[in-house]
Amino acid sequence: MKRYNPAELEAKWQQTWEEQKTYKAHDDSAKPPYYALSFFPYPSGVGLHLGHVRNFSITDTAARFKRMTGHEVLQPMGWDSFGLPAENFAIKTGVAPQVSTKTNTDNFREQCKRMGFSIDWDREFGSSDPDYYRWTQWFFLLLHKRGLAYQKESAQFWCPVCKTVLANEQVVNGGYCWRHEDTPVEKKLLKQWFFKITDYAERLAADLDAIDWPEGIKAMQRNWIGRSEGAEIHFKLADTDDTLTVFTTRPDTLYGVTFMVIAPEHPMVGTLTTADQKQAVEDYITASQGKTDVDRMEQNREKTGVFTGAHAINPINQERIPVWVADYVLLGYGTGAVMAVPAHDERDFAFATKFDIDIVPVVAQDFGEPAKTETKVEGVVVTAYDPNTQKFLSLRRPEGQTWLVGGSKEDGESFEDAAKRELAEETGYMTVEKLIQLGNPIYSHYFNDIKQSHRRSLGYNYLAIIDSKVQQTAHPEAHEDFTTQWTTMVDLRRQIVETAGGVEHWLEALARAEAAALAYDRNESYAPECYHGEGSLVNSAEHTGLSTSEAREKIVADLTSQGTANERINYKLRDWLISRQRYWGAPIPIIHCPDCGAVPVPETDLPVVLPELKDFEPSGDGRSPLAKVRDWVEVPCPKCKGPAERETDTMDGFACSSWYFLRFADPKNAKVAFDKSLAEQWAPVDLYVGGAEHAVMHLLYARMWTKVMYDADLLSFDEPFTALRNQGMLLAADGTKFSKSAGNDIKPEEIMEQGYGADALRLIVLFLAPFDQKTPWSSEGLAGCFRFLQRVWTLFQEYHAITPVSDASAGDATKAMPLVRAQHQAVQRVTKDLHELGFNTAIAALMEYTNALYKLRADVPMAQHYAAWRSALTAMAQLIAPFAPHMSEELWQELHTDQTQQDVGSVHLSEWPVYDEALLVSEVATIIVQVNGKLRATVILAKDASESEAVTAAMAEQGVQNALNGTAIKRTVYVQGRLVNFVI
RNA sequence: GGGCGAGUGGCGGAAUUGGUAUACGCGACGGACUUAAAAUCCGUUGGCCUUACAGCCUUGAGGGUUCGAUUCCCUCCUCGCCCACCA
Repeated sequence: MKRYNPAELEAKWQQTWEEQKTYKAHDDSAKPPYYALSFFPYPSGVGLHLGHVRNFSITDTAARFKRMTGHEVLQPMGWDSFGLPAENFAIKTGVAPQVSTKTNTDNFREQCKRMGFSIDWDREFGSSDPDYYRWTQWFFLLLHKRGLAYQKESAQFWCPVCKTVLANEQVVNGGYCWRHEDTPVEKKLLKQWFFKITDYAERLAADLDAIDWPEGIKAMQRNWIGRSEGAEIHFKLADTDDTLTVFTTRPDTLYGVTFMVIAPEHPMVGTLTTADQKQAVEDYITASQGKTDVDRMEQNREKTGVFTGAHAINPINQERIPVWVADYVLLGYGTGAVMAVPAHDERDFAFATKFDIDIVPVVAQDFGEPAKTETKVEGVVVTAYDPNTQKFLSLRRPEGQTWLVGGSKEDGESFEDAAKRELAEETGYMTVEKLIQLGNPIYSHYFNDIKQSHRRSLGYNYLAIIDSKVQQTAHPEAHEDFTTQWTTMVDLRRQIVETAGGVEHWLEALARAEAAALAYDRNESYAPECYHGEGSLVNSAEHTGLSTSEAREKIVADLTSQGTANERINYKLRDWLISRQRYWGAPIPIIHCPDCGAVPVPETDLPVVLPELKDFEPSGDGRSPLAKVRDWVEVPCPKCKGPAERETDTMDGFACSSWYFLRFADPKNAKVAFDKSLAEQWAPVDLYVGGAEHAVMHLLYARMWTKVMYDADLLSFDEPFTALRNQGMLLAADGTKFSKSAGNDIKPEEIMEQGYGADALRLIVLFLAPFDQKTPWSSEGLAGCFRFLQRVWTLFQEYHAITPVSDASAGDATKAMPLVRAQHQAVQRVTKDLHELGFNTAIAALMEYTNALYKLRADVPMAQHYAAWRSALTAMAQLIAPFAPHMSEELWQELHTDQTQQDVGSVHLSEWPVYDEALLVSEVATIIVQVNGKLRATVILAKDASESEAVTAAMAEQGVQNALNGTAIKRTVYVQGRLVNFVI
């Protein structure tokens, strides 16, 4: 018997596949194409890690399944080989990035081959190959031509360690460099190149709906794009002709504006500040400029700011409102100025509270259902509280209904007076120690039975602190038949819920009363929450009573007709800064001429080749090391031929990875970046697999570039990745992250050296958990997978060692039925799971199939049922092929040489096995028997047994009889072929 | 604060048009083989109670719908990830 020796057989088949180009993707194939791709790996010096193995195993298993189910599969591999680590390595060791990149990619390629991934290696390239970045530069020029690449001088994020500027997407955790998350970024004023991704904001947000991506990634992109609908409102400044424009999503709260705030960097700060306030404002601006973003965040969001002395005129009611400067308003978003509505915005509320600015509520939350025509009333609800007993006062009818104290406000009376009057009239308590208003007014909508009309009541809630021992007056409102009661809040709330209908505004009143009472007990003042939800308008002149959504439209429409507002959609997304002051990247193909300005390098002069350098060290002066290469920098201007200089910054590596998936369709083309028809034949990518960390970087940029190419008619689709899947992180066995410093790092090659082989490793990374879930590594699990492979191997060896008995005695096919059924069930389960990328359950099904075959050897001996076993094992070799490609190939070839068939072809190009529905089910069914839904017995019946047969069989079971215990059966539920349930 | 996701044995996890909860693997225990061990093969393995038979409980907690709920609905708790002064 042959021993399972993965090291030997894996090497053998890897070599054969390479020689025979088994995994070549044929451009001229008639089969439907399938493009499976893993994220562009960065070829680091440490080589493949287990995360790569998991990533590539997912993609490869899916690719292999598609290949066997009739698709022409393209699974390419290439290297995202530009980038800082190679350059930093060069600085440290003096080894040129060109050299270390070659070493590293050679290593990666070798390791991928040892894992047996079914990659078409003829299409390999790296982003640092001049043949590739030539076209990256060409795309830069395309964007430039289309007005999508531009230069701008502005304050940009600068990493003091990388010594380069960064894109917004590369600043993480509120102000740290994405490469080393303990370095706060700084701001530096530099002239930089940008790609105008903001032009695509709308499409990037909208088109997310149509692609099959994880919801979490889509949500992150939507959040990053940050689309919000609202309006720009133009506030005239008092005593000048200037206008201050703000962006707001809540124009409905315009009557509640009590101040305005502009960002410290706002260009109008200087002009609008009055002489009196000039010094204070300048001091404030100086102080805020000294803060990094991290500082701003760490100061616990304590609001700071200074009054500018200026006033603006609210266009809706001509009120004069003070203008402040404060750093909680960001220059980069909206217009860099806001209208502050402290009653309905938490930040404005905090600011107004700190600086003692008016807070005017203009939105009241609605309780109950608004009716079409309502009689408008105003009223109060008063909850009295006795701090000595900690009980609350309410009214109770003889029939048990519980009411809160309250009523309508009378003409000329204030809400507070109404509250005291109602309390006295209804309860007889005349002395109120303290009356506390409970937050913003609310609207309650209800039907008044007596008056037979719908009411809309604008109401304030109050907490009255009273002493229950102070005697009530003789009798409260004699005509009413209720009595007063003091109860705990818990009891009161329960009574209200149980005895009154439509009481949501009362429950709100109680919630506020409870909070205020608690604050009173603690000697604190009641701080109502700032209400930022929907509702209806109050204190809003002719707009009062409109719902907030109606008011948003009405107010903007009214102001627009006066020219003081316009609708506006705003985005958080900023343009993509692509300049990098580093060496190891694609040079930006621009020549700066003193006369002609920034002139594109003519396409015929591409690529602008990166010169080989000895000294890579970035100076930190805001220029890349390339600036020192004078004979490279100094070139004639392509336009006027006068002396000019090359742009010395290189492109962000994310530019290189924004189109590589298209180059794989036509990797050798020297005339164009890719042939349109070839690109469209393969792309968009059918399955794209990688980690979630690129959610708003690569995955957003690549979408933008694809849309640019669509607009330029280079492609006829505008989304690059039809289906995206994220693999979860593989953790160390203790649940922590794998890390070299923690010493818990496991390298794929160690596992190979231990003799497990690539197949067992591929199995365990897929078997541990669903592929998109993070999961701890398990060395024992790896051993288990190896054991499983060995069991499969042994089964085949036993089969090959068997001498089949003569045809005459073989015969009895019905005896082999369990074997046939096991085979068809396995085919069905593995096929279904693979369609859904359910790798872990597919492997479990293969294990169960193997276990079943081991057991069946006794009842269905191989010698007597040689053909049935051959069929079962053939299916096994194929089903296991996407997971354990080497072993399956060996077993497949053995099965066929066994019959002296010549050149059966690779198992990986064989046709996926099919199953027969009719052979899946056995002719008997196990029926579960329940009593009141609890399992009491199982009975085995013919699968088409009738209800009466099933009931009879079920009743005969001892367990059922015990449970019934003579009780009469009220009802019997029967599900054909599945269960009987007796209800007693 | 906002968004997304998840809570099932000792561990990784399986099962949802509602129908035997704990598949598969790991670990543990027992047995066979062996001078012995490893490897391999065959069993057992959610908890409580019990000599046993039987019985009871169990999918984060509590309610609801249903003949029947891990699956559907409500309330709550815990954890993870991402974003966060975005007007």
